Amino acid sequence: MPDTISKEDICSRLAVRPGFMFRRSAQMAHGLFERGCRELGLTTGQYDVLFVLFYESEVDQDRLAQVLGLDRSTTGVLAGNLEKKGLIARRVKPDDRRKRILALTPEGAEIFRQAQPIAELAKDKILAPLTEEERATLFALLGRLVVEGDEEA
Amino acid sequence: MPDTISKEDICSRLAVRPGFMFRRSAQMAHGLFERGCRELGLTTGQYDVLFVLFYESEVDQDRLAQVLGLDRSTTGVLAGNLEKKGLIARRVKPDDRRKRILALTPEGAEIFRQAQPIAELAKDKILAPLTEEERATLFALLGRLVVEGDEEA
DNA sequence: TTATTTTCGTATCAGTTCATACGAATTTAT
DNA sequence: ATAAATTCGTATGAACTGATACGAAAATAA
Repeated sequence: MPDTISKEDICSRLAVRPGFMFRRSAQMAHGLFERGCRELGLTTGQYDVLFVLFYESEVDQDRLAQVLGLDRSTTGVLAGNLEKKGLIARRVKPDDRRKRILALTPEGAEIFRQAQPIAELAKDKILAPLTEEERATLFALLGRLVVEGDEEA
Repeated sequence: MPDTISKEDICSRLAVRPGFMFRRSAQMAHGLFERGCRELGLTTGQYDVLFVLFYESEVDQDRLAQVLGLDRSTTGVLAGNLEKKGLIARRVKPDDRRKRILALTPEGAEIFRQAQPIAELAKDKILAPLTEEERATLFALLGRLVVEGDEEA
């Protein structure tokens, strides 16, 4: 049954598997950002958390998990690492003591500001091969996949 | 400097960050595949290894890492896990004793055959929102990003 | 009010991923 | 032929990710 295919064809077969291409793309973005961020020592996930906290206050971990599309446990680990670094603070929400309110510390806000141009640079680098129109197309297509996938789940 | 933005805008700002969207897409593909594969207990990474080994023989770990776009250490862990499960076998290459040749065991080939329809199903599900033409566009765009990114590195 | 259910965070465990460094084997330079 | 540099796999350590299960707290049902 297995047609013996040439070695060259393996890559082209992988290139039409969505899981594979998405992983490779994410991997690239991840690597570009973190190589640019070496001095700040921020990971992409940590940057995303700071991003949300920078613009929204009174965020509890569950809300954060929803916005970022993450598991509760993953979110807990992320928040824990940022807390260890002193970039965010956690406090129990008085109204609902099950919840923990997350907030940027001054250090966290400062690091985020420093990271923003790095993120922009990584974005430019990764999207460099595409025209402005193609970038819009790409984000539109991915957006539909992600939204649809979220509704399924 | 930080414009205070509405809570609703946060998602739309995240939706134009390539790193974020790629992670979400990869995450979706990953979840869909592994939920379908629960009985087989295969992860996406493991499936990719079996995929390559199914079509190409005499693959050493370095070659595998190149094809899959993975680190040497990652590849080693992946191969180790598959070996523990008895799905692949490793042997030292006689010509060059630094290298380990990887090959599917009969069990590995069988599991791969069983996983193939599951992978197809996951692919269909994830791409369901897109027309045939849009799928082609998406893969073409991602392909250019990945190829370009590989050349950079 | 009491009992059941739901929600939120955490702990644990497994898997993926990379960086770094090390040892063994090979290749190249001298 | 010997020394230096390169290549391949591995070991270690860190971070991300999800599944599962657990305890505390809150909300709902009885």
